[in-house]
Amino acid sequence: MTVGKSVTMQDIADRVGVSKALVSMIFRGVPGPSAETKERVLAVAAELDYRPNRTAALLSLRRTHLIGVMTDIRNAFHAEMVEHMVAEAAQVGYEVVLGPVTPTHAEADVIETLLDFRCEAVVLLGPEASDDALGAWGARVPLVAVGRRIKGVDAVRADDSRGMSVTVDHLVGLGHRRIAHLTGGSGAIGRDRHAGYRRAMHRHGLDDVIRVVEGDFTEQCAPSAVVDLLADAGNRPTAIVAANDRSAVGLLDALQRQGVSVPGEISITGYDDSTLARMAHIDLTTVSQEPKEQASRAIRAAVERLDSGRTDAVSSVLRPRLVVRGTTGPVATHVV
Amino acid sequence: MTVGKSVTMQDIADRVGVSKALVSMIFRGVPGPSAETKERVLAVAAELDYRPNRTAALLSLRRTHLIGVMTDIRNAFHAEMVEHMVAEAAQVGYEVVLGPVTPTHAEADVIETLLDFRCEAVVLLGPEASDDALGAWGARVPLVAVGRRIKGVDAVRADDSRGMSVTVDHLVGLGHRRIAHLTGGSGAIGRDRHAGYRRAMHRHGLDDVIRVVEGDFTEQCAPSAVVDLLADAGNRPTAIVAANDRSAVGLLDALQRQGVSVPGEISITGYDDSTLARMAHIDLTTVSQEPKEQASRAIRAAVERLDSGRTDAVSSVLRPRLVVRGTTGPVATHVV
DNA sequence: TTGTAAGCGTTATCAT
DNA sequence: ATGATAACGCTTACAA
Repeated sequence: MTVGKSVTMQDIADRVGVSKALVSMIFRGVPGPSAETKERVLAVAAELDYRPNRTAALLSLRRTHLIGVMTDIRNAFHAEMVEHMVAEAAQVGYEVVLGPVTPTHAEADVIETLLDFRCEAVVLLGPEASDDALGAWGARVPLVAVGRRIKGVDAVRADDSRGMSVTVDHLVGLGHRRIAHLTGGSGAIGRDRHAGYRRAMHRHGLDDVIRVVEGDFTEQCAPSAVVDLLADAGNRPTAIVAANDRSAVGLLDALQRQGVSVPGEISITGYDDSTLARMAHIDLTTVSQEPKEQASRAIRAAVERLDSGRTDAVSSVLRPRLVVRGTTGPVATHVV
Repeated sequence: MTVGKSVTMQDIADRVGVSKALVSMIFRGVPGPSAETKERVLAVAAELDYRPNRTAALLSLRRTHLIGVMTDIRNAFHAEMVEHMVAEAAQVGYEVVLGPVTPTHAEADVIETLLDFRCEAVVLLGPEASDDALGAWGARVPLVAVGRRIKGVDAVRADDSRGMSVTVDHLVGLGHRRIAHLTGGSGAIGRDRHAGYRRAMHRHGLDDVIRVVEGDFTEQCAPSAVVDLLADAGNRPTAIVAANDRSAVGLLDALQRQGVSVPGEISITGYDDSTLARMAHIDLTTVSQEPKEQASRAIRAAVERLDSGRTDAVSSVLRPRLVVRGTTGPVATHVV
């Protein structure tokens, strides 16, 4: 199909009997044109179903007011942030173009595509590229990395270590001492959370009851972890801090199968405040990474570079928020 | 920030000492230019970090090869389809532009934006606009509606009624007769699935054991449904067909609390083959809506209109696929 | 094989 | 208040 020739400013101008410059002014709302011509132009435009050609406008403007957002579209947490970014960008006069990372479109491809669309800045959600690669991109275009520790480019993330700390604090406040940790593997995020756990335990003088079992961010790792943790009946943890919601849900299930009550005998916490955690029958105590705030800071960081000429990299580390739900409770008083 | 002047074909042409027309040909890979100039041009382009200005190219071409996809980014099922659409579109020489529906950007706004980007066709994932509104859009631009029954515009969806049928068939094959249905409310989808259940029961001559309890697509509705269904001990269903995975998971949980074993005493099925259903400890028998196939058909429908000049509306109704997992089993032999 | 020049639909400057 | 006219960066006949 040949895409139909669309109505242009010239068409309107001809029809009304004015110049297209005038039509342009009217559509951009600049003062000048008389109320009467304005009215006639608008009328004809409506009649012809005219829609301004953004492509042409941008070509001439050399500005696009586009912010590219690279995201793993399958990631619910990303989705939540994207939603807020769209709103935030609109408020400050920008529009978001999504660049979905998929099995067929790697990170580098996506960034290239975003740049092809003439995005003036790019926001990368959970980028996995190397620090060097990101630095190189950052030299070419205003770049904001979200959810990851990195220097030299703008960064926005939640403080995972601190998130784990407040979780442990919460449990200690409930009287728990034997608090175990189910890890999230050896990636950057898993490591940060693990470190946060250890630091918090240390701060409470609980070094001697630190207990760590290896996990992988999925529910699959939970059953064996539970077997491991419950093995020595006299030395059971009274609480388990999982590295994320998904593995926490796995724990919930495994414990239930073992007939261990939550939070009666063991308290459980997750991380992410995902949809899963909010489900009524799961009702998991977890940590929110403040997706809305991260989204708005990321957009603001990009816009600052674009509109206010900021050139030094800023790093925004958000304080995560503990969301107390039903899987944590006071430690059983009659512990052996 | 003034966006830096970028390097253009003219820059390359000047530097190499040729015309920009030649540079253009080289970048489009059209035959003509000599191998030698090609090489020089490419070298200079690389050196200058030249990137073709798609905006300018499109302006002159009057084709964009862009397909707009409107989606609820929070919907995991949409996300899965989008992923496949991106790949499918790339294969046939198109690119996907995502238009996320959010609280601040309604369906109509999103479609407008997509059109502003000069998308040549739009694919609407789960549109909620009226049939008339969709028809009107369809008259302006090639339009494919996904996941919804509609006439007059291209449509792609899975046959919900049939999906329920195969589910019931599966259960009947396992010896079940008292098969109940937990509905998904009174929307179009919930109604289709409900109808499919009734039809299948009828086909098996099980009209007299049809039993329907009202649900709402969330896990919240499950507990009361379970109370209701188990009330009369002598007349319990041996299987419950839920309208979607989420409410099925609610059933699983409620039954477990009641000490009813699944699938030992009661079999449970969901619908959607969501991530939830695939979780190891849930392992829910469910129905896949074939997201990949829907995605590819939707893109193909759009491209047919664009490239092959098809003008009559086509409707593609996919056969859903039963995914048997661990929550369904043979009916207990010692039923009262 | 290579160059020239006329668009494409805007915006913006400078006249009128 | 309105109109010419020159960009913007590319594609594409048509010419050389």
